[in-house]
Amino acid sequence: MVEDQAVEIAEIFHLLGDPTRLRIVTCCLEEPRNVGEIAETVGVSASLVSHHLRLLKATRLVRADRRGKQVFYVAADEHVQRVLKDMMDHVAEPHREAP
Amino acid sequence: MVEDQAVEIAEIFHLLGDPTRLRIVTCCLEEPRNVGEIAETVGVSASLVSHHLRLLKATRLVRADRRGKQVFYVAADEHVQRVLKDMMDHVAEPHREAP
DNA sequence: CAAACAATTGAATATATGTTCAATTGTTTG
DNA sequence: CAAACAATTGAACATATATTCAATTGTTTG
Repeated sequence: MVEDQAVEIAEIFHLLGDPTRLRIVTCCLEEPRNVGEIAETVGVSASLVSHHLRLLKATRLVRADRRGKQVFYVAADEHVQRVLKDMMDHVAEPHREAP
Repeated sequence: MVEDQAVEIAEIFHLLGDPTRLRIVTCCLEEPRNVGEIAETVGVSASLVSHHLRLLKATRLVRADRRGKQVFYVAADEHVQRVLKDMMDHVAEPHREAP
C-alpha cells in the first residue's frame, strides 16, 4: 500500500469509526433518506446529522440529492456496503483462543 | 444493525482510521512481523508501534506470538484483509460526477 | 411577500487521542 | 549473574474532534 493510499483509506475508516456516523451511513445504506428521517432513526439532532453528513459527503461515502425542502442522502456505492458486511462478519466470527 | 454492534464495529473502524495504525496492520497482514520490523517498515518508534499494537490486539485485529526476545504480530483473520481490499477498491473507483 | 419547514453553518467547549520520552519488564547469552 | 537486546508501560502534552446551541440559508406554500 502506498503512502497516499494509506492516508486516504485511513481517512475513510476514521469517518466510519464514530458510532453516530456509522449509524448515519447504515441508515442510508440501502435507500436514500432525508436528514430528518436520519436524525430520528439515529436519535440525534438534525444539526449533528448535518455536520456528520458534510464530512461523509466530502469523502464521497454518501451522495446528496435535494428534493424540494428535503435533502436525501444515500451511500455512495456498493463498496461501502461490502466493507460494512465484511466487518459484521468479522465481529460475528467466534474468537480463536490461544491453544 | 443493532446498537451494540454499531459501537463494536465503530471501535474497529476507528482503530483502522489512523494512518500509522493502518500501516501497522497492513505491514503484518500477510505474514507475522516482529515489532522491530514493523517499526522500521512504518518508520516510527518501536514504542509507538507497541502502543498501537496493544489497541489492535485488544480488539482482536491482530494476534501476538512471542518467539524468544521478539514478539510477532499478524492480522487476526481474513475478514480484515477483505475489508482493506474492499476499501482500496472504493478508493480506486472513479468518482461519479453530478450529471 | 411572509410564515413555516428543512437543512446548514459557526462558534464554543469538553473530551479523546496520537505521539514522545524515560523508565521498566521480559528474554537470551556471555 | 550481568550485559545486551526487544518490547512494554506510564506520564505528559499538543492536537483533533464530537456535540450543543443559536443563527442563517434555502425552499415551499398560504
